[in-house]
This record gives sequence, C-alpha cells and structure tokens, in this order.
Amino acid sequence: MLDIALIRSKPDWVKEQIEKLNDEGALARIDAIVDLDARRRETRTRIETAQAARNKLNRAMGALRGNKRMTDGEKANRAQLAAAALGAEDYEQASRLMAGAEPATPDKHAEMKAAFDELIRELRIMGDEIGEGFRRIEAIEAELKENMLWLPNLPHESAPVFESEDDNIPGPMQGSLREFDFEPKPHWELGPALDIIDFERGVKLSGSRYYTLKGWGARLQRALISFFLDAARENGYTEVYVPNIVHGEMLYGAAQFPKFQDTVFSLADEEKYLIPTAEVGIANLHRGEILEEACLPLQYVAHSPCYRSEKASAGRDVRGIKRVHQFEKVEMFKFATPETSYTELETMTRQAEAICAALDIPYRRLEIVTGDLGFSATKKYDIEMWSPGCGEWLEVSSCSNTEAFQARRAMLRYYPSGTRKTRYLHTLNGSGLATPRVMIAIMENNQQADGSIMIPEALRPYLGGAKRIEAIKN
RNA sequence: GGAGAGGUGGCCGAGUGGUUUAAGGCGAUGGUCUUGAAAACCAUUGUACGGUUCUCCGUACCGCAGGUUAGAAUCCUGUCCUCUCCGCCA
Repeated sequence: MLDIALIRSKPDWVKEQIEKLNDEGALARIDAIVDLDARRRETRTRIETAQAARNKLNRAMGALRGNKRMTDGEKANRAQLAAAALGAEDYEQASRLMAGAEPATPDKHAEMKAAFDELIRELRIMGDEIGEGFRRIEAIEAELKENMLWLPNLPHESAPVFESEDDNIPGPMQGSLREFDFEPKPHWELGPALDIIDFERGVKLSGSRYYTLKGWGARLQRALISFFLDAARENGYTEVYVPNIVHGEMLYGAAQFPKFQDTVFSLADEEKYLIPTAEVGIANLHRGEILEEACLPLQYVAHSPCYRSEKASAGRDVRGIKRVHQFEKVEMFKFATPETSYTELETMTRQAEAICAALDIPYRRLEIVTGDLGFSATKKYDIEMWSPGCGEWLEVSSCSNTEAFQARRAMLRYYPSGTRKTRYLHTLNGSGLATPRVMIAIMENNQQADGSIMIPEALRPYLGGAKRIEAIKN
C-alpha cells in the first residue's frame, strides 16, 4: 500500500508517477481515495467527539448512581436536570450535574426510577446516533481500503520511464555463447530423449503444464536447490523453511492479493492458499512486530515449491517446462532501513548474477522500465539466461525493492536507533534462482553432439562428482 | 477426530458490569546518590487512527468476530489459536 498521507498532500504528483506505469484504472482511484479520505476524517472527528462526550456521561452515570453522599431525592433531581440538558444537547452541563458540580434541589417526591429511566432514554438516543456514525465510518474505510489495496506502488526516480516490457534495457551479456557444430535442441526434446523429463506422465497425473522429473532430472533439480541455498548462506542469508499453505491475509501482506488472486491456487475446504513463492512466507515472518534497527538488515533465504495457476497465460509457452503450475525456487529476502534499501538491491542482484556466473551459463541483467515494473516494485532487475535450444532469454531471477509497500500491508516496522517512534521497513526480494528455467539453460547450453549433457562444475559436488548426463544408448 | 483447561501490556500476573486512569511485580529507559559500579529511591513505559502543532487532547484495541446493556476485559453466541490427556499417524 502507498502512504495515504502522501496521496493526501500531493495527489497530482502521485498521479504523475502512476502515469509512468502501464496500469489502466489505477489513476482513477486517486480522486476516489482523496475524497474518501476527506470524508473519513471529517466523519471520524465528529463521531469521536460525540463518543468522548458519551463515555464521560456514562462514567458520570455510574458515579451518580453509586454516590453515597447524596440523598435519593438529590440524585433523582440531578437525573431529571441532566436528562433535560441532554435533550438540549448540552453534554457539559449534564456531566456537571451528574458529578454534583451544579446546584440542585433535593426533591423528596421525585421518583428515582422514573428519573433515571428518563436519563437512560436520552443516553440511548445518543448511543444510537453514535452507533450509526461508526457504521458509516466502517463503510467509508472499507471502500477506502479496497481502493488502496488495488493501487500499485510508485516507481523509483531511477527507474527508466518507458511503456512496456519491450523497452526493458538489457545489460551486456556475461559469459560466452556456446558454439555448436550441430543444431542445438530445445529441452523438450532433450529431456525425453535422456529420460530425465517425462511430460506425458506429468499430464496423466495432473493435466497440462505438469511434468515429472526422473533420474538425473530429479537429481539435477535437487542439486541446484542445495547449491542455491548454500550460495545464499555464504552471502549471509539465514535459511528458513516456511509453510507452503498460508492464510489469505499473508497474500495481502505480500501484495499478491487482491490483484493476483486468480493466479493463486486455493484449497477447497479452507480459506487457505498454496504459495506462489516463498516470498509470501518470509515477507510475513515479522508481521505485526517492531524490530530494532541494530538487527537490520535481516536477510533470509528459503526454498519452496511455487504453485501458480497461470490462467492469464493460457496458450503462452505451452511447450516444455518454462511455464508450469508447480516449480521449485530459492528466494532471497531482506528487511532493510529506507536509507540502505537501494544499495541492498544492488547487492542482492549481484549475488543472483554471481550464481549464474558460477554455473557458467551466458546471462544478462535487464533493467525493468516503469511500464513493466509490475504491481509492487519501485525498481526491478531481471536476470536472464540464454537458451540456445528455445532461442530465447529465460528469466531466472527477478530482484525488486518494494520500499514500504509490503511493510504497510503486513505491518513490518522498526525502531530507529535511540528512538521509540516506529518506521516502516523496506522489503526486497530476489530469486536465487528458479529451477526449471535454470535446468533448461543447463540442458540446452551444455548439450553435446552425442546427446549427452555436461554438468556445470559447481554442481558436481552435489552429484557425487558426476561430470555428464550420458545419452541413452539404443 | 474425542475430552478437558486456557488466551489480559515486552514478560509474569490480578481483575465476575459502574463511584472516570487494566492492580501489583519483572524487565527496559531516564534521573538521584557514588571515584565507578551494584543496591536503594524517584520518574517514565504499547499500537493504530483522528485533532492539535512540537505539546497535549480524543477514539479504538484485554485472541478474533458478533450480540446483550445507557455502560463490557468482565455476561451471551460463534470462531481461531495454545496446552494436557486419549485415538490415529510419518
């Protein structure tokens, strides 16, 4: 979520920022938000003032009824006078009467019960009006929140302003392209040929976009996961294992919901969901807590399966394992102060690149332009590996700073050193890395003329020292 | 899955409808005292939102959500979670 105070104070500036994004409809929400916010504050101030008066009167009521120094006649008379004052909406006068501060005439004939009933009747009228007011505030705030939840994050000033993903700015390729003296095959041919990816049986089990890995395929994936986790740990990230099934609230916290609700799988008999990334769990780890600045930045890494329904991508990338409903990913995540978050983003991105370099696969960094930033990032870098079989660049990592966008939703805060004033943390996330696409890149780059695949040196310790996935002899 | 017990501030813990502030303790922070420290004593103590503007004031929050009441931590209903025992299970 954005800072409502920022929208309130600089609505036109916020609109200018949103115009840089490729997000139809977000702009119109700003005017609605400004209006709802003004109504919310006006109503809240008015109703809370009335509530303050009522609280005071209710306490005075108890004090009057229980007062041991007053005669019943005086109490009855005071109740009568107070009820009249309430009828005239003079709450101060009524309070003073009940507290015994104003003179009253003890009246032996006044009926205690009748007098108090009258007073209670006036208080009930007041209470009904206030109740109605709070219901109105709730409705306004629900609408305001709904609008806020649909509003994307604003781009950082350093994000290049262009329209779409076609304008993303590629950096120079790192590493060297393989030179093949044969036509390199795509992984959807290599996998079945080596009997390490079985598409048919995956489809038999679960339908399209599911697959099974077998033998070296399954082992290669497991090796990659271990390698990625070790690399992150060496960079100072604490390894965590998080639930793969979470409350919907966590998905709001990580800013998947409400906008991307239909990309997430939900459970049939519970209000819980399969995570689309381990980021969901990590981002909410410190939900509702207030951290001390001295422990920042907090760095976590987690491996998890990622479940994505991919409804919006029907028909795209239908061959192979580039876009599937279930895959494995190692996710890096940082909680940082606003002062350090952008240098932390650079560090994290370089760490993801270093993993690509260690695997000896040609890769490049893509600077994401404002029109392709997505919903929650202020600045983003993608890292792509070249796949000679598919003939395309594969996104294997995406590193983002969300500033306080997730922090406001999940209540992630810290006390700056020496103060007790809370501040929102900045959160950063980056894949490090995602397995199916890295496997594609390894298979397609390292394929040999005889059909075998060379295993990157960095992975060999995880595979019993094996150097190569041998072709099947016919 | 069955039975029982419970959920109150950073922590422990009191509080069964009201005479305006969730008692008390621990911890933490600041101060006094001291060469320094400890001890003792004094003071302070959460979060969000709104108003005010640098200091306060107000509202809400006692797991969560409803309800009863002029008034709820307290009574009622639902729900979630934790613990203990039993059953099942890797």
